[in-house]
Amino acid sequence: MSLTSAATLATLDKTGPRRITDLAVAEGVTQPAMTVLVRTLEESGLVERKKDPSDKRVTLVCLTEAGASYVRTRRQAGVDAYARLIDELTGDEVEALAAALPALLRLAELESRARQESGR
Amino acid sequence: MSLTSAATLATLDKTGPRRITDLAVAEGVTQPAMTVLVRTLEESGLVERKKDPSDKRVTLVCLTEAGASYVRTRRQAGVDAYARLIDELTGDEVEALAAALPALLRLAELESRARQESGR
DNA sequence: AGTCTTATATAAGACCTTTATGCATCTGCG
DNA sequence: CGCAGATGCATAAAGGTCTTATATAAGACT
Repeated sequence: MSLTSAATLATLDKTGPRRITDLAVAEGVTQPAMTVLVRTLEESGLVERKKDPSDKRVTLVCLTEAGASYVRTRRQAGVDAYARLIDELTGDEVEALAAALPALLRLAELESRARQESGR
Repeated sequence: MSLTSAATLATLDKTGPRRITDLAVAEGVTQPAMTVLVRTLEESGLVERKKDPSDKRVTLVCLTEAGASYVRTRRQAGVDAYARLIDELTGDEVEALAAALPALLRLAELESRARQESGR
């Protein structure tokens, strides 16, 4: 599974159904690339297309139950992997990490904002 | 410039000349992929091949002056970008980050070790 | 010398991306 | 109302980077 595919599924999970162009912008790829990517996800049964009744041009991409389950499984695997790593740190180190979490979150948000402003 | 190319240049800068197979393992790609990648870097003038006199099968890949300069420029750009972001944090947040740095370094090292053990 | 292993190169194909383009639908203005 | 331009998506062609399979050359060991 490509990085972009995984990120797209995560985005759908976070924000609900989106149109193709939206997803392309969100993941920083072109619209044709997202069209192809959505097709492969659809063929894998992880998403489905729905027509927007208010604008017949747009197709809304929705997570299927299988897709949502895939995202949860993947996320849990990541959480577990990091939990195992953090288990090997000392108590002081874990405390320092916990204390830095708000700053790290802010930094991540600033970085994603900066990346959007500068083109990708 | 591909992610793998940049990582390869950084590795060469950190550890000095390396053989193709070494680089492939270090970057987690196959040897033919690294052969092609080194050729493009060579054509760009960023690295050069040298023959190992003690084993005529191996070709040692070395950073050229242009390659070293490229790595430095790229690194400085990254440092500057993060400096700008950190400038927007509060004093407390910066302190928390600084206090967490040793733990983050340990975590990164554990993670890279885990990744090597598990295949990539 | 003969055989196995190691280091690199080459070739063919898969996958993901981009630009260019086409078609359908919507929107706004005369 | 009707048509011109804008918008949303799909398709096609081409490029880049990767993989597997295979070839070639050199070292190592009996």
